[in-house]
Amino acid sequence: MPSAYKHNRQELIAQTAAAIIAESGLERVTIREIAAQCGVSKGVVEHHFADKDDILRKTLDWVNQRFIAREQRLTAKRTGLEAVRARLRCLLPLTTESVMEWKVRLHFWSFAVANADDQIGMSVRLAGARERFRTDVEQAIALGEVPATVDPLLAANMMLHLTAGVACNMLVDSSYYNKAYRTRIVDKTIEDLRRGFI
Amino acid sequence: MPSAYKHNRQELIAQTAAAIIAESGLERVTIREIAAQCGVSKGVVEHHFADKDDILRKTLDWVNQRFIAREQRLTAKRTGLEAVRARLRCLLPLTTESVMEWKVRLHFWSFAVANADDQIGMSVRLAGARERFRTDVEQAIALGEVPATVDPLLAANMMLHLTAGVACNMLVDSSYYNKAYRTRIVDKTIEDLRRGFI
Amino acid sequence: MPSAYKHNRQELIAQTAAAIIAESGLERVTIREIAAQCGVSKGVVEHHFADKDDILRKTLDWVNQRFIAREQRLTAKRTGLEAVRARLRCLLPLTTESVMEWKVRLHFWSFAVANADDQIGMSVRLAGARERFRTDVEQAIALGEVPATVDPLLAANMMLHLTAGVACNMLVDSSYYNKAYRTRIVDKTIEDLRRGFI
Amino acid sequence: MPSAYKHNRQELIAQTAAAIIAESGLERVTIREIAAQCGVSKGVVEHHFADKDDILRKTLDWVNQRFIAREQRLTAKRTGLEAVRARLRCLLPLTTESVMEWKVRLHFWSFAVANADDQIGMSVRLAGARERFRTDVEQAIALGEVPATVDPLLAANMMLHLTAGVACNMLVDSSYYNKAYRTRIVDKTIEDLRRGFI
DNA sequence: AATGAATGAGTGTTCATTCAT
DNA sequence: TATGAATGAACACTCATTCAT
Repeated sequence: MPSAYKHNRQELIAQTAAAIIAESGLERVTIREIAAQCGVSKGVVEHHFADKDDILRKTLDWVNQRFIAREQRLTAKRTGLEAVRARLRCLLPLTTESVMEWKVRLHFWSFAVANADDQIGMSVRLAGARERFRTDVEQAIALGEVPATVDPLLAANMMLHLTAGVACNMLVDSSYYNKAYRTRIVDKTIEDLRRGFI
Repeated sequence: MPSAYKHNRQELIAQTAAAIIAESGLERVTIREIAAQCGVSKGVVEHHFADKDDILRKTLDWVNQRFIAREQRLTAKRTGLEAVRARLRCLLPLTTESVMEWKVRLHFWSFAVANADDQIGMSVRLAGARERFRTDVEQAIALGEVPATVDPLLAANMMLHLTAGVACNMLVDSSYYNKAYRTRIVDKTIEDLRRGFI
Repeated sequence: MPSAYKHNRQELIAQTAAAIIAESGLERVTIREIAAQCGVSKGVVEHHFADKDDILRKTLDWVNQRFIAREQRLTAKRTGLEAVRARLRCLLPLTTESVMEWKVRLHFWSFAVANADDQIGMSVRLAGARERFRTDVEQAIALGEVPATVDPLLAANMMLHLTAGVACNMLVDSSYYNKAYRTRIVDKTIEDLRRGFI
Repeated sequence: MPSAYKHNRQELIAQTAAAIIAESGLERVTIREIAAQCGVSKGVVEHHFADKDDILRKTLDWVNQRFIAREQRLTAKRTGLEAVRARLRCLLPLTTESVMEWKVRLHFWSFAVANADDQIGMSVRLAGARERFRTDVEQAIALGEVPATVDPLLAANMMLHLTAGVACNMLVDSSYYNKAYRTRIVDKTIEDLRRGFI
């Protein structure tokens, strides 16, 4: 089935590109390197993508779609505070996969800063995450898990700041902000929400 | 006086490089471009720096030293919560200068992720900021401004996460996380500290 | 009928290639572009032609055969000066089709200069046109339309020079050497012949 | 003297490029080839020219300026029909140098056809040549060398057509339109002018 | 100290061509 | 017969770096 074949090829290339971007950054990833690590020739990569920008865009899409799929899977059967907890556990860099995602995200943020028009849709993705957190918090308030004094939108934004900040700090000093630290952050945040501290 | 002259030259070049890096990123800054914007020849830039890495390293140093000088100036006569407030106001991207610094910082974080050995001393800088926040909070507790139940180190880390997170989010969507929003974050954080919410 | 089908396919491709060559030149025409404008896949084009050189050669043939067919049709019932006039009107770039032909011709002349062995048979085509003009002039002399002092071969060559020169100049400045100008050239040439000026 | 040095370098490169273009065409000339034939590295060529288009443009300029200098030198002390003769002898491909020029000219005409905006100023050059011929003919009429019935502008255009046509035809079949033939064309044209045949 | 000429490695990109399905 | 995936050579171009003046 050619379309599936093509799809698989594109996905394989995007996956490989994501790994290289995570470790080497957006500027150092080359089509030659992607092709080599995929075990194919340089032309194959260009055959399946319009140009390098297309590779980068689709790689970012692939990373984010994989993240969103995981987030949906992990929060599907949860509501209120448990959904917040699951979402935080999914978003905070607690697994190798999530760390990789945050590296990619950081590289693309850096890219977005240097290309101010945000062609890669970063702000839309951020807004999506914000809305999902907000819905969780509203539910938690409705369920009586969180005091009604908490502003769901503010709480959602604080969690966006927290996760981004923890991830960035951890990428700078991963031994200090180790996995135990990051796990504790989840519990603290849930507890803060429960006590209306946010 | 040649050494002062040379020093001024170096600083001028670093300043120019910082501006270019902030807007275009680490990879797109070229020696040619720096020289052109400084109004000097390409050779002059190379004469004052060992190589391009040296330019980048010293540019980062220049940006951070300027930040630290400003932070010291603004917190010099303050103690406790007022020092925390001043430090937050200095660190959060509230001015054009601070926004530029955060852009540079983000580019270098991205660089540090791709060069895991942290030759540019990012973790040391982060530890410094953490210690300064911690000292402030300890003082605030001693002054009775903040409840003794607050853990100064945890509070310091939370402020690092918050400032990094707000800065990153703001660089992605500067109209949503506008200046009013960022200013409110300072007040909220001080209030949270006062109530022992952190 | 497969052979007719194939023949039509080849002709369609040659026609498309001619249009692209006229507008973009020999080097910029690509198999991909030809295939896309024909609405077929890249492989189809390569299936009907040995390689790109084969496409170019057969495209030139197609253009010239179409020209010769038109020339024969327009001169079939004419003799002497009237045949010369019809031939000139057919050869000079007076119609869109003829302008396209001259563009193609110019591109192939340029190609022939860079490939001195003249594999594409340019000199043979030129000799053919020369002979047809010469025969016309001989007839015109025999009919008494043109003074016997005129050298038919020289006259034929002068008309080759004139048509090539007008076409080249017109392709460089089509607003100066506009259609009215080109039409006048026909009348002037016929009149010159009649007066024995060539 | 650096500017003279640089000028010489540019001129050397343009001269080399002209030779390659004459023999191989505009599309087949590469920066690598130019550098190799100049005995310098690839970067040198790019150091002295903005990009490949700049090389081509300046090469065309160099060829035309050399032609115009030669034309001025050869017609400087002549007036009327003698000036026309000198100009024709200079323009028609009678020497190796002139043949090279016509090859380059043909390649650039082909290029201009495929880039219809005439950025390379072909029409301006053509107009210049036309004016120079016209002035000569007007002078010849004033001197009584040419009948007043001759239209100087038409005569000038006819000579442009003739030289372009002879050059193009000669480039297609240089053995038929050999040097003796081309020389005879000069005499015939002068004689035609004298008799008022143009 | 300052200039800019020279070098060459590395990049994205285009494309004819081959070949498996 | 037709498709398009795969290949690799060739290209213009960018750039840090070296070096002669």
